[in-house]
Amino acid sequence: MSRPLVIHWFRQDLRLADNPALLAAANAGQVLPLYIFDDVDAGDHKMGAASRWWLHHSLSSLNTELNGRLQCFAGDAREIIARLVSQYSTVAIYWNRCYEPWRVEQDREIREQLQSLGVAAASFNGSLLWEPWENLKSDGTPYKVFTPFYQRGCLGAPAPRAPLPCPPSLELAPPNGGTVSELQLLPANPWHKKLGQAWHVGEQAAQARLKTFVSEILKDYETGRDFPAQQSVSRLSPHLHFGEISPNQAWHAATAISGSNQETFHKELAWREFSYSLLFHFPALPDNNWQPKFDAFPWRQDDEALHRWQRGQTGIPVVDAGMRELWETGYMHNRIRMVVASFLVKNLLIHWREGARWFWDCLVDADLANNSASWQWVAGCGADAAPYFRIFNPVTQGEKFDPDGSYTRRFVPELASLPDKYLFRPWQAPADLLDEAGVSLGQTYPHPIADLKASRESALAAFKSLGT
DNA sequence: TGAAATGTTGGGGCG
DNA sequence: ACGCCCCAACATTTC
Repeated sequence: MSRPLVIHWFRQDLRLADNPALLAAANAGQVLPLYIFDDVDAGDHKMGAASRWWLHHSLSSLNTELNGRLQCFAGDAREIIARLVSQYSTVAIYWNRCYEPWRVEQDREIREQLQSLGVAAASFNGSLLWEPWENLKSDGTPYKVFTPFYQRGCLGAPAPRAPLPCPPSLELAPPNGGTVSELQLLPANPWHKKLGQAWHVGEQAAQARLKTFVSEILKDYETGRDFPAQQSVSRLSPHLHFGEISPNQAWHAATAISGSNQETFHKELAWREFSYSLLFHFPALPDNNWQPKFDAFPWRQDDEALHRWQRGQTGIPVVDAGMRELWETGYMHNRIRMVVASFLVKNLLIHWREGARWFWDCLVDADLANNSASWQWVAGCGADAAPYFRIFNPVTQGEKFDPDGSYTRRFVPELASLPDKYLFRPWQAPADLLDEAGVSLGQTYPHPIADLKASRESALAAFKSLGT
């Protein structure tokens, strides 16, 4: 007498622990673990190359934990699910919700489809601490400012549920085709070699990182996170994005630490919630200015400058260090993300969407809500955004937050021999010092593509043209 | 989760 | 001793 067959549809929840839908499925019957690589409706936001690399390894790791039983397919989720439920005598399908606008719409269609087929569908919250439709102001509208969102919305709500256990017993359906490698997520040319040196992928690795973060790093988090040469940040973002770890696990692990560092980390998780709330309530967030008055902003088209920014050849050392960190590791330290974004949007006057698009392709933690909300935040057109006149000076930022230059020297090795004093502004270094350091501007390292003072002033003028 | 310009203050050098 | 200037160092304001 076999138990009923239930599909667990893995999406951005590639883990066994604290997985509400998987736990429910395991209680309901024999589980067919399913993953569908589906970009069909993603439009301009099809999964980027670095994310695909991560996904490949994350699925491989999950498949191992599932004793090789994970079934993977590529294509339209509506069709694949319809096929599977007719192929098997499935009684139910369970999943954890996603929040990309196109996925929300697709889920609605799949629910209708399943209903007409007489198959039960049940979705759960496995990715957020609070649902965007529950965390609202008292008048029923979504928060537009972070601080009240956090203070009243998050802290005023019931505490996030404690993490759930792994399914105590997981009876898996026999394998029936659909391997991870058939998804062909890895690129043909092996540019991704360096990613493997920078990351350990999968649920076990995510748990290990959380443990290290909480026990060794969190105590200095509030101040340490400003210094990109230290690894005093959580580096949990790709694990969170793919759901190798849940925000509940991160939130509760941090509560064991007392004081302001815990609060600071909780706030970062709340920024993630804020971004998801913005995306849910303003589905155009990835494409349109959240503040319409920015629609008239005089952005510049400059393909040469954009290309130099992408490749870390702007001639501004801190900017180039960040862009090269991104290229080499699929990641960039958060403070440096703000610096390079400010430089693109404010010094080069290139549209934030170009920056978002590049990050989308290069980041292993590319996340539609976080990426869209954060670019709009930097550009000044977002919700509770940095004021447009807050323009980072990459020289000052380097001197303040990379005082011994070790971050900049690591990723811009051709400047490694320059003394600290000129490392962040080689264009001002005396000729003999450059000679001595083996630097030849325009030859071994570019001249700066923008004058920081002059471009700052034109940015302020452009902003002024929008009126108030 | 800025930076630059402008304003204020106070110590020290010096006539 | 005193006033004056200079200029850090810090505070405020403006963009």
